Amino acid sequence: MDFILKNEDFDIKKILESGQNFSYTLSKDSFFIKREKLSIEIKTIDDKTYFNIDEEFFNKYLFNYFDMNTNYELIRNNINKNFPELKKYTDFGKGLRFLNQDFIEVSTTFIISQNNNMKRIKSSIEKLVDIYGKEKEFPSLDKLKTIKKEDFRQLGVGFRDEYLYKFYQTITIEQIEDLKKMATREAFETLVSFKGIGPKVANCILLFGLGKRDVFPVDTHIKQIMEKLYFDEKNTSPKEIEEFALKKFRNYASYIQQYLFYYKVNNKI
DNA sequence: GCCCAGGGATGCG
DNA sequence: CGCATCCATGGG
Repeated sequence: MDFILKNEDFDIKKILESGQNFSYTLSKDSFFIKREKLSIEIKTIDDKTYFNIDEEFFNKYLFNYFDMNTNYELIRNNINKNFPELKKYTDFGKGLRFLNQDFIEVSTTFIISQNNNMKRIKSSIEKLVDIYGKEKEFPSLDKLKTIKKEDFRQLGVGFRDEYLYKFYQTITIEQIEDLKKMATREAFETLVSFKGIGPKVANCILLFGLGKRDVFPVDTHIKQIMEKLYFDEKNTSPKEIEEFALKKFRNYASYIQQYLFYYKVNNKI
């Protein structure tokens, strides 16, 4: 191990198993991701995370990916201070971070995610990478554009095949660059104009693929936990929950969403 | 057989 | 606008 990162808010297991990325493997206690044709081994023990690459490689290829410009300890402290009812969630999720991922990979993941479960999302992404990726890295947009519509079914994506097919055929590198420059609301409207991308998927793409933090994706888990926390168990629409959360949590909304989600899917409640 | 899974499209009133 | 139904697929 060549590089050791000391940071209490960096737990590779929590980060990779928090439902934002499915392109990793686990062997023994180590996680592996592919970058620059390298298989990068990552392992967190207490407050230290070990990498089999040097610091220069980390700074060049992984620093932004792991959102190292953001102080998660400060964010947790501020959440605990302003919303004490959320402390058990930030404590449970200590070590979580957002991953600033590639737009196409995130879009693919969350188009597949609709009405699906995490296990099969991961399975579909693995098959996509195995069949179409070079050196087991996520395939390029040019490669994805060559996939025929009928070939998506072998990935186990079911009825989402035409969503992926149309998305890859329509999207361009230029449009992705435009999306990165847009304000959150404008980018949201552009994303939901694609067939197969609704409000929830668009918000996840904004969050994980375009670096936007002023969003609050509401899926079945977030809906349940938010209704329990703030709506007296009353059935409440995703739209209403989203607006409530953005107004109440302001610039902490997306971080709180991630802590709530992680708690909900990993704490068997 | 049922219901659910990090939902969304479509149709109907 | 809100609401119901359907969508492919595997696990509980």
